Amino acid sequence: MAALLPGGDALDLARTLQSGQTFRWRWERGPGGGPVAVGVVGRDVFRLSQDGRELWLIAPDTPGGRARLTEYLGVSPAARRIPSIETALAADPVVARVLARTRGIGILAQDPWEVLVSFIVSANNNIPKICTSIDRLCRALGAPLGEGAFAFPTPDRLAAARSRMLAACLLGYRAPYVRAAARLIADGRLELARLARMPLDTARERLLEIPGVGEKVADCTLLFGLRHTSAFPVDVWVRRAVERLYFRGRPRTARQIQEFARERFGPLAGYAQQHLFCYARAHLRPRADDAPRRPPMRGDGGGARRPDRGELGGYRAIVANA
DNA sequence: GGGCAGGTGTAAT
DNA sequence: ATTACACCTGCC
Repeated sequence: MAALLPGGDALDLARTLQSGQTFRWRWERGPGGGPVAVGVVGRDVFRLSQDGRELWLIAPDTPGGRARLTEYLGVSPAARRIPSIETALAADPVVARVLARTRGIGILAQDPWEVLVSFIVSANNNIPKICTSIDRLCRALGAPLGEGAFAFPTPDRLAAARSRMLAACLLGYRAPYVRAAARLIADGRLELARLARMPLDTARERLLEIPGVGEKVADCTLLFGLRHTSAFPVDVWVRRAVERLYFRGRPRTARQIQEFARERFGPLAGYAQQHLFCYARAHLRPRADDAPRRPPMRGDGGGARRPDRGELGGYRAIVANA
């Protein structure tokens, strides 16, 4: 039997799992022919389905499994409800339009270690290859969980891995970064869990000290692994969305985009980022004038001026609706 | 086949 | 503080 997940109806499972925050879910055909999402979370191999709106846990259908999945999906009663988040975000007229295509995206409560490694691997890489690398890492160094599934490797195992093995996982030049990060954690020089309780900027600085971790990877780790919902990772898609939807297509620096997101979305910036990212991937194709990047010049019409404000600019107006 | 891909490190302005 | 450039390697 399968269990209905209370609170799962506001979550769009497919959009959430395909929103670029995790690389460990795949889709299978269920017994009835419908799509089933299969993914490893910790030591659980979860199987989920969603027909219409209702979200079902197929396995492991146990009290513990239900509790851990509820926590992971962020649909526990204690969690901020998706409807209230989306209502608040819709105070921004641009996001309000975006939401029509992206409603239901949640932010998963992932293991920060897995997120950190995954996004170090993601640098200058493509998604199919990232998935292959993560899968090979788990098969080579992760604990077997049955069903041909493997847990994500511990820092210890990864710190001790041979270069040959990391190369076989297609890590390429990122292998030394991954191993250095693993040693930091394994040696106790860096405790990721502590970063979840630190102010965003402080935690970010600590992450930036890790080899292979730049601003984008740091922000992904903060948002997807450390519950810092005001983090706003800026990749090529989010940059494209912000520049086109808020700055008339004018180039902005990463710094400007960060500042914009903080001011406009505040503690909901991470959610706004997810919606803008998914919208951009689906509806904002690359344009020739996106590149090469050029710093904004004075007198180019854009300059250093503020973005166009909606009727309700600023996050205070936005969170007031939450 | 060659450029590209959810960036980052490094060296040189 | 900013700006080029290289980079493993499978994919399209």
